[in-house]
Amino acid sequence: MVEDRKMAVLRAIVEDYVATQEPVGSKTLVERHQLGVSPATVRNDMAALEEEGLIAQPHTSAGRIPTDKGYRFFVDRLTTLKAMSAAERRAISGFLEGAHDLDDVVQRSVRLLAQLTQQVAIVQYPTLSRSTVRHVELVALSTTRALVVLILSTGRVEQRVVEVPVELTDELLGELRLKINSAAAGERISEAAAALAALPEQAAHDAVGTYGVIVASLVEAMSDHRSDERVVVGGTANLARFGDNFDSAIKPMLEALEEHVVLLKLLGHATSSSHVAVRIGHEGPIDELFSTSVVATGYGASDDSLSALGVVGPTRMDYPGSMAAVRAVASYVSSILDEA
Amino acid sequence: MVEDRKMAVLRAIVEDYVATQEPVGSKTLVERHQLGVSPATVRNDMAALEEEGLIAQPHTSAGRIPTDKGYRFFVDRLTTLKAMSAAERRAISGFLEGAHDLDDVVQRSVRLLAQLTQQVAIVQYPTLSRSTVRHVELVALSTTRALVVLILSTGRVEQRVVEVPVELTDELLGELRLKINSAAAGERISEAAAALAALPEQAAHDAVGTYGVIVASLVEAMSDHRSDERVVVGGTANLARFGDNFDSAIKPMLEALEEHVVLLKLLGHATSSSHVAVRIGHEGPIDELFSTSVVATGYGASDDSLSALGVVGPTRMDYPGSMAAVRAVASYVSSILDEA
DNA sequence: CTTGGCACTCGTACTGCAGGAGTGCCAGCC
DNA sequence: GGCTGGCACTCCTGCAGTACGAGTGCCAAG
Repeated sequence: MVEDRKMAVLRAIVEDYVATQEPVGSKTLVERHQLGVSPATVRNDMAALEEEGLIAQPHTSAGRIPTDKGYRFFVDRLTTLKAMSAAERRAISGFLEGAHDLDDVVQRSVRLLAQLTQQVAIVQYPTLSRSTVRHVELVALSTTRALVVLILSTGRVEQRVVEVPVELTDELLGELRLKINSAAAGERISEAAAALAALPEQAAHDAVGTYGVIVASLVEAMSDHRSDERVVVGGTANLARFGDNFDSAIKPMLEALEEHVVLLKLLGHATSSSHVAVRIGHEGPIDELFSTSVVATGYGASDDSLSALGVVGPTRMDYPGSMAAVRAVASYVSSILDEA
Repeated sequence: MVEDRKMAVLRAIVEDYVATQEPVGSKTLVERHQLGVSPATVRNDMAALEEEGLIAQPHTSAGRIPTDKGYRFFVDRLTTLKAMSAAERRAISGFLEGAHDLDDVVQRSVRLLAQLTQQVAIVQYPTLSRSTVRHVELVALSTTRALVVLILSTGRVEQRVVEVPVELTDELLGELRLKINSAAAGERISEAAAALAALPEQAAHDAVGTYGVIVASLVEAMSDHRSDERVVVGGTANLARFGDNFDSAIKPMLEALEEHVVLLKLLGHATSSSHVAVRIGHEGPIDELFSTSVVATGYGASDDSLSALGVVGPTRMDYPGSMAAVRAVASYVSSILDEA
């Protein structure tokens, strides 16, 4: 009983503090929530909660605010996430289905996520490493330059311009295209790269140099994990919600948003697309962002092609709402990628 | 003489204020610059400058700060831009030449510009409208789906997946590819779109439906000016330099940075690649950004394929330095695009 | 036209004080 | 044993008053 009420008090404190952004005292607490007990009782519970390190008071004569540990308790005790309303669901799927492009899907996802949560949204591009080669196209730009286009199953396109050592003819290009595609199409990029690397030797008699440079650029494009590391950010204007502590919260956040590598670290290695991970304050990998929480999850066409997306906000944020939004967007994006 | 000294005073005020970010008084002014006159004389000049609306004082007993009009005078009177040092030039070209991709060029440009100026950099993607069609590629994904790839002279690649009404064969695709390329390759996209739209009728006898949907998607991709409107932003962390007026300066800026359309408006229609345009405070198109200046210029492979790039910062910014950096980056990017 | 002097303004920083929110603790009650 | 009302205590916030100093404008003299 007592433990139950203490948890109710913690929960009430979190909710009030998130809503008002001000330390909450015992009196206002009993007024706003139907706890059925007097302020004095709540005070006792508060003292106990403070003892356990779940809440703290900024100064002696102020109300309490949750600590990181308090938020953690709160989040862990969440059983049911706020469900999205039917209208919200329709809006989400409608908005995402309008996309006709991988870039577009990603762009719309960030925007959507930022709008739903009123926070900064981060979406990692679908990972490349597990995807397969759909087609390789070669186009002559001039007599000695060729455009190499690599089309992947995820819809991603990589392109390179290469300088070739011999004159390009249509036959030569056609032959190369055929050989390369029969070796690479349908393979995972890692295997495709290996298969291609083996090719030049087989065809050592004719335009070795040409083969060589084209294959080299393809292999390079395939192993180039820049695309894995691409991350899109949206809703930075919502940083305004961080409050007025510019130097301690907003500035480090802006710096982090500049560095894609840092963002990827923030999102963390997505473990599964069914689980929404929450990192509160110091739990995160970046010390400067000690007053920042991350709500993230994996997404992807199939379970083994995982990327991550999520939102970043002040520790004082609406966890249930954010978690629900992140989960919903992830599942819709996954299904859309599945279709494509 | 007197006019000359007044201008020297204005200039000194601008430079000091930009450097210190504090209203500058007559005494400190004569100390820091060799004006050869007494503070009292400077005060007289200041009174005159204030009369002309070039400087103002925040409160009665404070020093002076330049007004927008004052900055305008200062900028207009700049004859020689701060030249880039040899080392800087090498760094710029070295950094940009490492790029192997249109995306990469743009990315690197923003980063570079942000770093050079310590401000927020904005780069518009090379415009599509003036570019020509280099090649159109068709790839069968399944028996009834095709990938349409449009490759433009700027190196930009647009792709669409289309559902076709008949079974795709290699011959059919080959035929279509040939026809489409002979009609479109080398043309400007506007003309290519027109030429393609005329095609289906000529070939009314065979797979009309297929022709139709493919051409439709191409025309759509060509007229889709999203790519024109793509803008990349970098150096948002430098917003910290805006000072502490979060609500009045940083928040509206963050909001503007979210909206690409707004950013394009900010950059303005680039008129020429040789001229660096400066918009100071209220001169800009967005009222909320009244304390923000824009330094922008056009760039592009040839003079008729202009895009824009620039930096955005507080009105109190280092105009000579920013202008020099913007000009330098624009010229290097132009030359790199020319090569490609 | 320049300069030194002087009175004046006004923002900033500091101090002291009243008010109030919130707490902790204790004694009594169910 | 747990809940409640009461009460003393802490300490933050806001406000008024004051001293200080930077900077100005103006004037009279060089």
